[in-house]
Amino acid sequence: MSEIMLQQTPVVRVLPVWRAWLDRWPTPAALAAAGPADVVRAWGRLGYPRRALRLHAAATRIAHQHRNEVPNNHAQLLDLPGIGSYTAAAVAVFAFGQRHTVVDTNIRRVHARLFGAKALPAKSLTAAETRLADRLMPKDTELSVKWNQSVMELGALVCTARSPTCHECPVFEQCAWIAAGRPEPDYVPKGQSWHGTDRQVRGAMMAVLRHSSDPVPVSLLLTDRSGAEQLATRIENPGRDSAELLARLWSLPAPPEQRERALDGLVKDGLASRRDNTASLPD
DNA sequence: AACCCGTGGAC
DNA sequence: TGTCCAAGGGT
Repeated sequence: MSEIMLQQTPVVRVLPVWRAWLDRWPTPAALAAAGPADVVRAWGRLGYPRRALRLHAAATRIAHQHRNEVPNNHAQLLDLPGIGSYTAAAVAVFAFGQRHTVVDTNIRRVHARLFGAKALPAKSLTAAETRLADRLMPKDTELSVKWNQSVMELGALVCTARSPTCHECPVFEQCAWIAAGRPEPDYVPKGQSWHGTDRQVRGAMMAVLRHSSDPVPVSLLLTDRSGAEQLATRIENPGRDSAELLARLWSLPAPPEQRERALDGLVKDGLASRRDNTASLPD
């Protein structure tokens, strides 16, 4: 549960939600018994809400096909929805104490600097990076678990993406990147655009749907600020928060086609259901 | 390989 | 203010 929540979301934001989920759904079967709408609402603003659906789907599979116990087998973990190479290894290693090669963004960055003399790892995970991580890992199982944890922590706390604190790095003396004079990155990372994107529209729509207990007229989701006034009378009991969330959605600089596309995308991803000219969280 | 998918804190 | 980026996965 925590590993899926931690995919691209910082620990400090995951912690309170994770605790609440454990309290509310202590077992895979308990989570499986919940409806996707409740799951998406409980996900709140962790971001990438499709992860909530995948976690729910994984819990369902675990409940029904694995006797309500999280498999301790790497291949079986990898087969679950929302669990890729990193998460499967992380669970096998950190939950079950097994020896597997863990390669996350922190480990990739540490290795890129320490051994590659690069400021940043490759744009996407390469086979060479996995081979290197595998080769560096201690043979002893217990030690390999600590190794994976340690390298990850080093990247998360010291060898950070921006302004690493090299003066407190335990392997400063052996760092190839330091030896090379801390050269700049050889490429410019493609920043995740946000303003004006479908994602921004989807996010605003999801905020409205999460907050609304009743189906939302599609026209309210698809209109913009110019059309909002004539529709305002259709909001029967908007509530203060709903009105604010709708206002935020309407104020986005998104043309009608983009709003349609965003809603269709949500439906396609199973994050929203649409019928009778209304939209709501998935059934 | 390249691209898509949310959200908010730090700088 | 705007940019960066975070314990990735799926297509």
